[in-house]
Amino acid sequence: MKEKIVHLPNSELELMMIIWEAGEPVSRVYIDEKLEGKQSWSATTVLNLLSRLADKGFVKVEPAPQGRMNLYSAIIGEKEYIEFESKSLFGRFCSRSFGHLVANLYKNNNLTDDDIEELRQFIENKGREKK
Amino acid sequence: MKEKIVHLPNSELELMMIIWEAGEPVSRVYIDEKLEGKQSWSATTVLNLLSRLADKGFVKVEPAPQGRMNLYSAIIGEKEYIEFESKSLFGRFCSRSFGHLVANLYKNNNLTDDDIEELRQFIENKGREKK
DNA sequence: AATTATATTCGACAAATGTAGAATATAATT
DNA sequence: AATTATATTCTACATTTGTCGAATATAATT
Repeated sequence: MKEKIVHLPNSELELMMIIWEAGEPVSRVYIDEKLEGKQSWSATTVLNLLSRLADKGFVKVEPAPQGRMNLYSAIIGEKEYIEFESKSLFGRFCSRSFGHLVANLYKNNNLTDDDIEELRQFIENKGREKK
Repeated sequence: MKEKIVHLPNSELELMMIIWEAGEPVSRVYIDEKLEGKQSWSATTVLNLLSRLADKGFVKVEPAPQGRMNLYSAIIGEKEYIEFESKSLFGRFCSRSFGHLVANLYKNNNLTDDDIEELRQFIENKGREKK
């Protein structure tokens, strides 16, 4: 039975973002490194969050080929998750405040030139498709 | 002392969206109406969420001129809140998945033509300002 | 084969969130 | 002035979230 996607609390989303970005199975240590400067969680905390993510069907856990550690990889993709979230309250909020949101993301330098370019293209198509 | 903006849980954000949209002091009944079809909370639940929002400094509570009910209005604006959130994990998530996000919001018809137009303008300026 | 290290799992717990019934206060009505 | 109706506040409680220390298991090392 296919996993039903559920909303993730912040802590878990933070880990998923790292795992999605990695694009390949990663270890807990790898995650710890990526977390540096953002969160200072104990190893146990990270492991527990990972475990909750596994329960929710977001990540696959498998023992690393050597050593005694596990590797974690995404089962539910970022795209699927955004799709799900964009239909939720989160989506309504983003839409309602879309202008502000984009302006702020830009101001904070969160958007890359590629993002902007992608957006430009999207808008162009949008205009064209309009009859 | 100015209120420190904090992250709002979904339930409270849902109410704030209604209050922001109203743009003027509204009653609990008004909120109940706007909630129809989305949430079926008891009057008490809504009142309690409102109360938590007041504690967090998001809404002002004042007795209505007549009758025995209160009116609730926003103290912290939508813009301020988005600004705050865009710097948080939420912002990083939106950025990371910006393309997908926009595409999905559009697909779900969450974005109005005005939003798109606003976006177009933003992008144009963006281009111009780039040296 | 023992011993040691250490990654992972368990069990816990406080705080936050979702939700509502009971109690209270007070505007309306008699 | 009593009585009634009902909006709001209190109290409560089950879940979920944020965080770990202790216990466990097992790869490494002796």
